[in-house]
Amino acid sequence: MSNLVAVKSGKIKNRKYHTIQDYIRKRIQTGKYPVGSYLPSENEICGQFSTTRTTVRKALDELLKEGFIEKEQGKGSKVLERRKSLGLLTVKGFSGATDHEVKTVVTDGPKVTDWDPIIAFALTEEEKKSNCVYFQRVRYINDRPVVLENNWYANNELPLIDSDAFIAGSFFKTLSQKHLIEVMGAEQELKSIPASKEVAKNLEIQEGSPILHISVRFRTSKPGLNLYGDLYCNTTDYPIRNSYFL
Amino acid sequence: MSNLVAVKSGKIKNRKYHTIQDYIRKRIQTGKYPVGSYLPSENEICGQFSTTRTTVRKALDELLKEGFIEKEQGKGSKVLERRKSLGLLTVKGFSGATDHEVKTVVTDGPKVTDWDPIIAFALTEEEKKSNCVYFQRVRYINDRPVVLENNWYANNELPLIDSDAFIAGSFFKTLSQKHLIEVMGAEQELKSIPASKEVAKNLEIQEGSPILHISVRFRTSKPGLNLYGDLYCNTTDYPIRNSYFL
DNA sequence: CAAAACAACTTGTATGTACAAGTTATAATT
DNA sequence: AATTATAACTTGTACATACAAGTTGTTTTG
Repeated sequence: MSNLVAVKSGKIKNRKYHTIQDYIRKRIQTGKYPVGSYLPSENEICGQFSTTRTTVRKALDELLKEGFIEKEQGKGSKVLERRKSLGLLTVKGFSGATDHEVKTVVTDGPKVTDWDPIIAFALTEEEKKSNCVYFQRVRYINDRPVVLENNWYANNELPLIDSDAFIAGSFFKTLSQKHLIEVMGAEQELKSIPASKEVAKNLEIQEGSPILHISVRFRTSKPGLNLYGDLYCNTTDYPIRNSYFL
Repeated sequence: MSNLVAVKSGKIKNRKYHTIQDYIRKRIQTGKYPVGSYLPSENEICGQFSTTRTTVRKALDELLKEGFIEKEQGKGSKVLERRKSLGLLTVKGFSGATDHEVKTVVTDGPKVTDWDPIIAFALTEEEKKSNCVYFQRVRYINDRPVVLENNWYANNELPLIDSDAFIAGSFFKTLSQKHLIEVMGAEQELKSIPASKEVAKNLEIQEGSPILHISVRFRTSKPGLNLYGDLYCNTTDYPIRNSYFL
């Protein structure tokens, strides 16, 4: 993300609060402001950037909206663990409870292949021109397979990231911390389907039993880069939960 | 919503930007600022409330976050059609496309009954003490039933609203325009299940075919008032779509 | 008459200041 | 020693001002 803004007149404008916002975001992403710690006070940041609290507060307000920090009156701005949860990624028993542990196993890839026609979204022209990186994962709860997940992204937008390099097994964390790329939103399509033979085998359930199929496209802060997902969830034993605010 | 804020010291504090925010929100909800129209300019509002642009802009910023308005530099603040869509309420073919028309038929109620144990969320103590208002609806696309929807809310928090009074067939619109109550968020639980005999009959599909079951709790701006939903969706022919931003 | 310049409006960014409200550690009091 | 007051910090609200940037209608200019 850049602090330079193209204005309609064709000029390039530097917004001071963008500069501050980008600086702090980068330090959070790279761990220089660790999770749980407090940012320097608004007045300290004023000093660092020779500006006023109004401008600093505008920058912090944006980071608040982006989900990087929370503010506590009288105390300061605290760095949050992760961005606001996106998508239907919360499996019941996972959020809050620590007695259930989610393990992720990469079962295929990452490797360069052609796009899979199963993807439920229309690819952009740029994406069609490129081939893609594919990998498959299975999520386990209590040592039982619950979600089978296929993922793709355009090979020309991002280098192949080896699964060994996944930070704490998370592709999104790797994107944020190593590439400073954030997920900005998602579109999803949900269908209830009978389990195919292959899905049934992977999730250790009976063929034909009802499965929740989710097709996702994640939009990122890197223009042109989308992440596509194709998920098969055993919701009979582990319902999917999510919540919305505001 | 009130412009009075209980501060930790026990006192009640009046925030000027809350006063302005509440005033404008109410005028939007009651149609005095019609959808598509522009609010008075920031400077005009300053005059009405004897304050400065900083304070007015803070109020408008909140209304922006709440999804009531959008701002256009050089033009003004425009009143939006509805709040940001919440929940998994977008059926494919509905959003954008006008060739599919969604018809809603109230098939039961509204009537006062006891709570149904099928509700997937824990009721509050207040809710348990009260009985509830129940109504059932079926949503049609192209004259085919696609969603069977059961709804409940605590009878002591809101009077029974007759289905004839649903504004444009929408319960939420009625809540907003007649009662100034807004949906603030939702929690959902998703399961893929085989269609029961009753669901199959209502959705005109085969018994046992895969159905998406959604349990929802909508939180509202009226403290203590939740709306509970229990939805059965034929996603085979009409997948559910939704999207997230930021 | 058509294009360019201008004026008058809108929202966006930024500076500077002041005080209120909440937190925390320390000092004074009981 | 436990409680209370205080001081020094934090973020929250609000005022007043100035100019930049975008939109729109009017006036001037070629």
